[in-house]
Amino acid sequence: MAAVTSIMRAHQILLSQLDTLLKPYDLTFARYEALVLLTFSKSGALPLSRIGERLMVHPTSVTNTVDRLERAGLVRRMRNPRDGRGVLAEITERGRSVVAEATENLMGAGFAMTMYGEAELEQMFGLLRTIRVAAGDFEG
Amino acid sequence: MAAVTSIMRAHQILLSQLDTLLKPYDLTFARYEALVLLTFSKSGALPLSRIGERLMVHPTSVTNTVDRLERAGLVRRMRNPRDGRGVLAEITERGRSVVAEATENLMGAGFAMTMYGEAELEQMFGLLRTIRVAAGDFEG
DNA sequence: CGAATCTCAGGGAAACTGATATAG
DNA sequence: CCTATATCAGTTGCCCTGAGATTC
Repeated sequence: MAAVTSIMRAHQILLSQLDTLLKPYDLTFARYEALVLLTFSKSGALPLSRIGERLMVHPTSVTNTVDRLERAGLVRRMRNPRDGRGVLAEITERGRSVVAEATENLMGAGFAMTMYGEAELEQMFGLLRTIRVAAGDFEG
Repeated sequence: MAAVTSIMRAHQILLSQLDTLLKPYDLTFARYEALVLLTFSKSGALPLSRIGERLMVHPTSVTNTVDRLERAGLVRRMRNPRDGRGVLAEITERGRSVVAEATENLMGAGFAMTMYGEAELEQMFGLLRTIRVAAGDFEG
């Protein structure tokens, strides 16, 4: 049970740090994560449904997140040419530059994870992977 | 950054499982954690300020949590005899039996952490401890 | 008086349920 | 007709800020 508490507390600490560091860019961690996801996609655009799957959040939460990003001009909505039911969120130029700046800021500022070595980070990732796989993360 | 995402996602998964398993007892994880903390204290009672420190939450959040627990009859408020400014939250008999049942349920039900061996759990705890210590957890 | 403890009022962000419009 | 996608309205839980009452 101490391990559970550790995860919960570590999350609490990281989220607090992340939100503080992202505040200057008017981003929450949820919005930042969505932007990063779009950055790593080939065309810079994804269906909202796909975003929800990857981030493991409810469809209505995706709608809300994309609303905020669109209002800030970091993303734009497009009809999915391959499926008229779907909507694509496409990252804008402004979105790309903001996410790049924010990421640089995270790495530069005294962010908690900088204390770890490469081996430790991999070890942590490996351990936590077990939980995620069992829950259907990694290709749900 | 993958390690950060791992922690965030693992937290998301665990919290979802925990809240589902705790729902029958009308407990959220925050309230469950407070109860467990009281269970492990010597006299079964702690000042609200102490609870806030240990759980790393804002004073107003503690007030809210204790309100809910008190309304459910799992905790009772008492004036702190040693400091007239303070209030103690004391776990009731009912509170003790509910937390015991809930804990048993967590361990019994297919809870994610049961997949790990003892060594892995300790390893995880040790790794995450670094973040917590740096943030002033463990005796802030 | 200054500091600590708690509470209340109010607000923000996230996630959910349930219902609805549209398209496959 | 049935399913999938996205949205809207409303609710809940949590954590915060700011302001206050009380006590040390």
